[in-house]
Amino acid sequence: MAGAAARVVQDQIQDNEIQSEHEDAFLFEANQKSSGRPRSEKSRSAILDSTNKMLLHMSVRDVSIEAVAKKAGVGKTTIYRWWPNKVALILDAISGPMGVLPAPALGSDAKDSLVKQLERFTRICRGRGGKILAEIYAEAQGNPELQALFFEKFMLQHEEILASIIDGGKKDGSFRSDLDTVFAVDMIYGAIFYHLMSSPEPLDQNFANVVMMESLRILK
Amino acid sequence: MAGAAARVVQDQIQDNEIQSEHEDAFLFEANQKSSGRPRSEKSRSAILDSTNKMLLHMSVRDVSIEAVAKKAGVGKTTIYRWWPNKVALILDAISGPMGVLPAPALGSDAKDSLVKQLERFTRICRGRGGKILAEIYAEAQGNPELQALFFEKFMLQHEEILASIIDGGKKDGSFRSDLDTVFAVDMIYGAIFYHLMSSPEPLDQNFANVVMMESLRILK
Amino acid sequence: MAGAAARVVQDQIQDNEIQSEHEDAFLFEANQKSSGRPRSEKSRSAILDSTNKMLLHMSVRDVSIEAVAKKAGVGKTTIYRWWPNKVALILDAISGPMGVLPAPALGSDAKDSLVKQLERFTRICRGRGGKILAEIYAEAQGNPELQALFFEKFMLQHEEILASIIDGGKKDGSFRSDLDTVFAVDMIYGAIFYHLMSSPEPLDQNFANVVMMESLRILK
Amino acid sequence: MAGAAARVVQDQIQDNEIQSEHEDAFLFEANQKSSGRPRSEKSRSAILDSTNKMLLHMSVRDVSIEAVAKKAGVGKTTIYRWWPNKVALILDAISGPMGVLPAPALGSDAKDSLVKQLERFTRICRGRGGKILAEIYAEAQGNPELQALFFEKFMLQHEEILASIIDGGKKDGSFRSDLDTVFAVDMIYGAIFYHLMSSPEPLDQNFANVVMMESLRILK
DNA sequence: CTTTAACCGAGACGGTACGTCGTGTCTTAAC
DNA sequence: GTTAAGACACGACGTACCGTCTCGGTTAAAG
Repeated sequence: MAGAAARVVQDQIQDNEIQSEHEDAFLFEANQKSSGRPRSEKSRSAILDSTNKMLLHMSVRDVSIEAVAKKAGVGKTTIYRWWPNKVALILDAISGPMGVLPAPALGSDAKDSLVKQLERFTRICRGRGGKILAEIYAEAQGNPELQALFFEKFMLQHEEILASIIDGGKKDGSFRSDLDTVFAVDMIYGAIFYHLMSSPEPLDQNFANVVMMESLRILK
Repeated sequence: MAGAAARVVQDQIQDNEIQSEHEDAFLFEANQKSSGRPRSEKSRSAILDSTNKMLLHMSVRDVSIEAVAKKAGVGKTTIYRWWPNKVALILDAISGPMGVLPAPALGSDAKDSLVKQLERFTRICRGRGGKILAEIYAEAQGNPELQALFFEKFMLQHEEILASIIDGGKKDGSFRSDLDTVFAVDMIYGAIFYHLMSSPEPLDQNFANVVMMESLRILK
Repeated sequence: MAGAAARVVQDQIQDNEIQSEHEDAFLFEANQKSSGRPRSEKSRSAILDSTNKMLLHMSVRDVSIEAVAKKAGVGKTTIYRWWPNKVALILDAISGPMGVLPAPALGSDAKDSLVKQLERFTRICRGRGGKILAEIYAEAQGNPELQALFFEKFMLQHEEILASIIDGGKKDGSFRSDLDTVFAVDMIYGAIFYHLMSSPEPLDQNFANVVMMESLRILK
Repeated sequence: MAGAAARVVQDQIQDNEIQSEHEDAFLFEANQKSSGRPRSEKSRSAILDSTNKMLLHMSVRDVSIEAVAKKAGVGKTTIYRWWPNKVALILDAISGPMGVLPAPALGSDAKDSLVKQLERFTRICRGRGGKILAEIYAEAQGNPELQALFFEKFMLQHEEILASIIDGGKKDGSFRSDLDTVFAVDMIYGAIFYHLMSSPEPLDQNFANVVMMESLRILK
């Protein structure tokens, strides 16, 4: 993946800095053996819930750490202790609602798998979800660490799935083999983000259909 | 253009509001017989120059109206009088440096025209330019007016050129005719922006080559 | 006190609003067991000191919250957190230097007490002090809340003392009893303020003597 | 007059600076023999009228030159050409409405004359008029030129009248002769201004009566 | 009957300060 | 050691007026 390639170094730094400094939601359960007062699960989920609720009503821009803290009935310190910044917090917050759809089982039919994955991705992007994604993506601009965080936490899985589907299809003859897989992935997700970021309207079913149809077409 | 379609209403409002309220750089020369002290060309260009210089050294995020005013030796009011917000200012500021490359004469050869336009676009996006573009694009997220402004001032021309090249090619048999032109445009520019926004690295020649090669491939 | 009478309602509102919303200098020490980071005594005194120093060199008009903040090495927010406006800040700031003279013990001799109080008051008004007082008083014009604040924080004590001295003198025969005490107070302090506000010159010893002599004369 | 004494030097400077630099309303008619376009009476009265109207609805503080210009349909320059600042403008503006009451003919009876003059002065100060006066007086604080201007344009006449009445009364035995005339004037007008500046309420008839009664009493 | 000079409206200009917001850090006491 | 509370220094926001300036256009007396 063209975008991913340039981020490899960044990612590793990220791994050692942010992930280990702050035990994020994913690692929360495994957190053990420390002395002192244990982390409050109540606060953690209040923070995440409040963040999600605010995202439904306002842009990522307008969600402030300050407001989240107040709404969650939590000290600002508690947020900063566990998340290094707003982007990280929001990524964690939406990873619940956004992650509900499991990755599709990759069947033997490449075309079918492609449609399933694009269906899954566009479903995530439908409604407020897609706007939030685009807004976080935007929020990360101008800050390499945040770019990497967004990619790693959200896009990495989708890029990997799509790439392996395309590669699979190329091998079994379902797809033309002269296309650059990495660029094809950039084109498909790129088209979706470009669309998302260019209009205030949410992504609709019609566009989702176009994405699937045309993606199949360019892959042959 | 998929993105453009959703913005049509927005654009028209934009046309009547921002463009006529504020005589921007483009209209500056056409400034007519109004009474009162005429706008200071010196201030105008000092503001635009300062903005451009600052963009070379820092992210769009970090460019503040206040700092531009100070650097340009100008009152903040003077900036707010002519530009409604930071995005509008920066779009005007870069439209000079970014607009230097003239639209390519559309020859009879669709493939050649496509390459020329993509060469032109990727040249603009090379170096700091592409990052600035992505950062402005990002800055506009969550604000429909700014999205529309960015599109109208910058992307509209490029979308139109590319679409007409593709349509031409479809007609004369250079390109396959089963592809949706609008979505093809979204894919190509989308891939570039997705790449630009995913990595802190500037767009390089190698990627530019991939864009041109693969775009040709999917169109035929 | 004629002036005071009209302000009674105002004052009570004041008592419940400003004094309890903002624990001012006077109440600072009594500050109790609240949670959260305690107020910084260092910042508080830096603000007050800076304000006082600036008042020595410039008019109340020219003292800006912004400049005080900068000089005190303090955020503007910190000032606005504790003082609702410039007048309140300056009143607190000068209440230190201005309040140094203790109220005179009210002896049995009314004439002597009167002289002592007027000596105390005119001493406060000598030099820059009187000008500052007049300037604050002026600054409060057109804003009932500020008028009340000035009265309550500064004039109230002086009016009460003078009134009780005059009343005492009327009872024991030192002073004529046909004069309206309230108006007499207005006349004496009024003459001083009128003098102070009518000329750029500070109040001098000569005028102070006239005040004492003539006040005694009109009272008997 | 104690206040006046300290201002003598100031006044003379004033006479040569402001009065000759700017031909004010009073001198307007006498303005002759210059070539060029004559001053527009229409603009002049529009400015004065607008100022007066604004003073009825808002404090002197809140009346801005900018707003007066807009309301009067006049360029800011035109105001600044004829009045050096807001205080000068407002003094001119109110000198019409405020000056309507002619100075009382000084009869042979000092007590009667005193009452007449105080009646005249308190009538001027009744309602919004007194507040405006106090506010202008306040506005002039911290600026010697403006203090002098206020005194000269407004208080001078009243001080002179009152002083000559008191002096007359002292000579013919109507008033005690041991009082300092100048300080007595300061006391009487001072009490009125002190009252005016201490409360948001306008001066009422009751206070006006107290002023007259008690003034007579202290003069014997 | 044309200069010429002062006026006029409009409105842009460089500034200063306003009062508010959000950032990320810090400092307590309570648990 | 973590928590809620909340104060802190900082920096930028967008607004309001200030007093000055520069236009294109009157308007009348002087030449």
